[in-house]
Amino acid sequence: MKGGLSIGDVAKATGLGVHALRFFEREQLFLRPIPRTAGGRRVYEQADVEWLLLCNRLRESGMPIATLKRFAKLVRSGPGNEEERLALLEEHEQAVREKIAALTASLEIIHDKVVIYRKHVEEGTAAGVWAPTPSA
Amino acid sequence: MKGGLSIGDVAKATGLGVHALRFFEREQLFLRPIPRTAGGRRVYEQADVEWLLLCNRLRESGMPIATLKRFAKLVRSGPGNEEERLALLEEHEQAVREKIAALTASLEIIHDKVVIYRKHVEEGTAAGVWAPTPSA
DNA sequence: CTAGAATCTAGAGTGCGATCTAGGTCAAGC
DNA sequence: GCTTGACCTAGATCGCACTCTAGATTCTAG
Repeated sequence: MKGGLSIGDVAKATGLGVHALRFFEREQLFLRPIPRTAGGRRVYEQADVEWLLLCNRLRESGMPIATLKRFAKLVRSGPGNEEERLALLEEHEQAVREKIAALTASLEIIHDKVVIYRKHVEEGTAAGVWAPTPSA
Repeated sequence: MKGGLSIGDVAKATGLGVHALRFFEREQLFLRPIPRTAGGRRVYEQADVEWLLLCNRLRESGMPIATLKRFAKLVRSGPGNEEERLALLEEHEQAVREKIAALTASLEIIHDKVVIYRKHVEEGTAAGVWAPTPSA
């Protein structure tokens, strides 16, 4: 493939499967229509890969496809809506901070459990009756 | 309901729906068989609620139902497998730490994007061509 | 006694995000 | 030219974790 990247190249570069890439296209998650060769194959460029890498970050951090779609749509509709894009990203940033906080809180509780179990296992492996919660 | 809690009570106390509680029971996620009234209604106790609250924490922090099931099974099968329970929890703790790290990494990237957008929006609202990535 | 709310079971349906299938078409190497 | 592998479309299927439906039963308040 001369200048561009095949769907397989992009799959390798982004970690997404070819099926996922076609799915993304159907869902309008790209910033532009992906052009085709005479034979009908998709031709991507590096910029598409970079956008997908950002998508990966947004997805990993919990942004649903639907929101990604809204963001892509804003970008596609050209300059002039930067405030909206900013608002969307800020909202997501806040959501991520909250998710980290929730995970950190859960982590503490889980770690406490681990400490208790560790203590229990270390002293007296010949264990007595002991359950995390129900005494029944 | 005399001494125990109804399914509705438990739903209120845990935030889980009654459907979810019946589902949990089918999936063997409880630490004991939940007893019934003469008429067939489930009778829970406080200990069950506390276990469910721990389950919520484990679930929120990304533990799949299947793993929760394994843990519940270990506890149900009585004392003697504390090392296994500990290993399971430690593994999950590690997974949570990694998840937090991944989120933190994504957050940084997203925050950078936000900063760029903010700068762009502040200076010159009459925007020029500007997209997050693809120049095409 | 009766009406209404809560509960019961078994099983179907939902939403998300892919992921795979079937039945082809296209292109590069021998 | 022909094989082989990558690619195409449309649509079916999957996994997870619920969530809801239907139709029956049980408990509670008036």
